[in-house]
Amino acid sequence: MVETRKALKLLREQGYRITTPRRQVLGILAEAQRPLSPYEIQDMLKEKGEYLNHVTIYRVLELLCSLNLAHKVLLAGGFVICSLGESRGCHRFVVCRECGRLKEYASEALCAEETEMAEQLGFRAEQHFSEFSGVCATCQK
Amino acid sequence: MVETRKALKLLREQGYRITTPRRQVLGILAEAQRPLSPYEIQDMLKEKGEYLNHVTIYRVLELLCSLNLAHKVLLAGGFVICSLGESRGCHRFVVCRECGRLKEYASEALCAEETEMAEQLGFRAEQHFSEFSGVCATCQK
DNA sequence: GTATTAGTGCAATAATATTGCATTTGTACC
DNA sequence: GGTACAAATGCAATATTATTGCACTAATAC
Ligand SMILES: [Mn+2]
Ligand SMILES: [Mn+2]
Ligand SMILES: [Zn+2]
Ligand SMILES: [Zn+2]
Repeated sequence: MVETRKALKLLREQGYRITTPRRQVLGILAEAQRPLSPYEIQDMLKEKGEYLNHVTIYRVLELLCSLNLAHKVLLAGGFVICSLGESRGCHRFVVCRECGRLKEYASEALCAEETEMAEQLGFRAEQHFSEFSGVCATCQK
Repeated sequence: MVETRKALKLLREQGYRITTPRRQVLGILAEAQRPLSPYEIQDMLKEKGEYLNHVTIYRVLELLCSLNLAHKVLLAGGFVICSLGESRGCHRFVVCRECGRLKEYASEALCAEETEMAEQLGFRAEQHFSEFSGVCATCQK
């Protein structure tokens, strides 16, 4: 996981301010380690007695995603913190179709394969995001 | 593309009725060949002087997706008709981040790679859906 | 501490999605 | 072709999610 601390550092470097809402959202995502919707994030903050307007949450998430500090995971319908510090252009997820649990990983091999495929289809691949679904260890029982 | 005719046949075989709304939605998706949201589908029908309640559209799409006759393409935020007749468990998309254009394809190699990856992460892969983004031929200019 | 302006909250509105129930329509059977 | 039955649709109400403009707040630089 890109720890919260490093994420904040990166924000600074990019010229963004370190604000309470940004800390809070990053904190929640880091704890959760599963996809959360904007309103779920709001609810989890409420449980701690903290409050954020949903508009703010949307805007924070938009920023985090633009910097690849978080991702919108579409199969699971929510946002997760990026768990790969390094791999700039490659962010992949397996999502359990039962429980929604997910894992992020990166793969050179897949990138190569996809890039080739893309070319055949007339596309130039840039960022590799992929998601696919399966059944996690727990749910296989 | 799974032509509309074949899709309807499959519906019958599965015990579903061939209804006007189902024909209409399939027709629109087949023409469009790009992701359409439920409300976009409704709008396109209106232009033909046809009307469908949005609830019906949601329900039709749900059915089509459950049978893999259509897919929800998440990066592009809409539904497309499946353009691969055969490949049951493998449906992949490249989506242009500029214009939203997309192509569906299948790949044995990617499936193998992902299945292996999944196992390492404790998942059992079943259906392979993946999406990744790039820039299409047109938008590269 | 003060000035500057990025960032937040609020209120209003828009867009999208879901549910229960009455009505219609597709299909099987005659 | 007509009829019976269940599946599918439409409607109305409601819930949820997302977006916008603007006034106010607070993070940073000095
Ligand atoms: Mn990542
Ligand atoms: Mn397909
Ligand atoms: Zn699971
Ligand atoms: Zn394009």
